[in-house]
Amino acid sequence: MEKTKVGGEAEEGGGQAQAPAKTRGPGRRLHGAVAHKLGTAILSGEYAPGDTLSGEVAFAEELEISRSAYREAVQVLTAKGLVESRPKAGTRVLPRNRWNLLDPDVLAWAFAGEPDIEFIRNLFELRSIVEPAAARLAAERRDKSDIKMMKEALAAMRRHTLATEAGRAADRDFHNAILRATHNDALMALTASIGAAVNWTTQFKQRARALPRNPIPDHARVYDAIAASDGEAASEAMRVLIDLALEDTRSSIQS
Amino acid sequence: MEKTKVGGEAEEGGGQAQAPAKTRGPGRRLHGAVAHKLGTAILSGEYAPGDTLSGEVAFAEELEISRSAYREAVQVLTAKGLVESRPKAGTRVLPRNRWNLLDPDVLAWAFAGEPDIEFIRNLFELRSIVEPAAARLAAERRDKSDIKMMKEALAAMRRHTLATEAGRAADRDFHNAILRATHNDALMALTASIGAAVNWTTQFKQRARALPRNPIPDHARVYDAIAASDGEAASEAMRVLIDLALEDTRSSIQS
DNA sequence: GTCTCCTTATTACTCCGACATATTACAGCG
DNA sequence: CGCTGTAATATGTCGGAGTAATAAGGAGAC
Repeated sequence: MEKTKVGGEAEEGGGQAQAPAKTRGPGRRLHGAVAHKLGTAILSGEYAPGDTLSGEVAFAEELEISRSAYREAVQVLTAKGLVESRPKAGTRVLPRNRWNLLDPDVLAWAFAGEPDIEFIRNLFELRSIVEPAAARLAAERRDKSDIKMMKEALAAMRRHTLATEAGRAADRDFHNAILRATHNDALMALTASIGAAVNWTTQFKQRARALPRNPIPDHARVYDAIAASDGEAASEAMRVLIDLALEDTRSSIQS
Repeated sequence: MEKTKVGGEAEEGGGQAQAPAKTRGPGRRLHGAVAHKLGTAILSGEYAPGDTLSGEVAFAEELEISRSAYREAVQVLTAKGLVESRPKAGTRVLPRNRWNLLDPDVLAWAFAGEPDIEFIRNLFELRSIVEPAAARLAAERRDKSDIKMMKEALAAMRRHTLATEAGRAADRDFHNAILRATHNDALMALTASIGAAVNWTTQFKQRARALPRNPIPDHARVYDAIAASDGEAASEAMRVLIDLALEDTRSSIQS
């Protein structure tokens, strides 16, 4: 492993200019950047479960940061269940079933590099379980602000297409608005996971078909059912939406 | 707020004896204990969203720990989305929708003090959405080791009753085994959440009814269906199990 | 009088070096 | 050959010093 710095070039000896290369210049905190680096390394399989990291002093020196910053980064990873450190034994990567895969940061790290098809399929399955039920609850409990949020997200989807990042963000917003409309904190905590699933299925759809089917009608049906407080219809419409998404991605993801 | 120490008495000046009062003497790491303390304080509402904690130096001194330990504890809370700290602004508690409520530690902190009925109801709802679907998938994908795990958990449930902690642990193990049998990492990540829901519904059942209904037959039906690879029956049996649990807890939880 | 820009003060962030503690591994002993 | 005690090692904790970033307040221009 070569020594790759985390922060923008620090230039220990020479000039200062360095135009921090905003890629990672101290806009984010240093330990956050290190956590990101280590997190992606672990999620990408660079460090396998059971592997033990180099000692604190060695690793901190290799990253050219202080031991404090390194330790704080490791605490973050520990908090997310990725690693565990004990005196004398060192810091080792935990088995995958201990990882908090639904943690927003962990999800981001998982998709930082090349995405794992199998994991995306798992997320999609979670989505197909949760979202229809969420749509039903949303139809029963939504208030005006929920409707407003969904309406705006739908409008944004129409304006931009799913080909743009803004459009995909609107797509995520729409699905998040549904989760929020359930007024269930535990379900809302799944926004990151569902969002990731939505995002990547869309990504694959774009990749697979040159001229994708227009997704607006499907979403509009869900919106109408929720606005009409028709739980059964909302659940069914969401089920259809997901089935169609599955259809479109089947070639890439072969469920 | 009076100054409550986290670690066992440190006795800066005087004698050393101190018999660490194993309540929290350095068996757990210090920053872990501090994180636990702050986490429960936030989850219990002692610090409301938007509140800003005292500065690092002040708070660390109040807890009688070093700033390093305090900072590492805060990093843990930050990693779980409970707080956010910025220079000059201090460390403030984030709004509830930013919390990773499905994180195992956060769940533990949420139930450390008096449990929030509303949140338990939310978790129960999540459970009623996920578990039937999980049972169906488990029936389709389970292998021998999955069956074995479920069988052992069921046997343990029979031996101890749900009145004992061992029995409740076996109950959790049974439900966890079903999630594992789905062979879906994203669903497995819900073990902590589902487990908490299972645990607390059982707790409430015990509290409400002097002579609770025997829960074994319900679980056995789920087990049989999964062992028989009958997805539809497994889903239905799980639905019934949850409905009965809901019935038993309705008086306490009034869903 | 209102707005923008800049200065300033506060706070978190980073670094350093030392000591304490826990745990593993080895060696000596029964 | 198994057990026990000892020593080595890596993490954990500590205290202080200096840096960097941000929010708030003040000066200036329109």
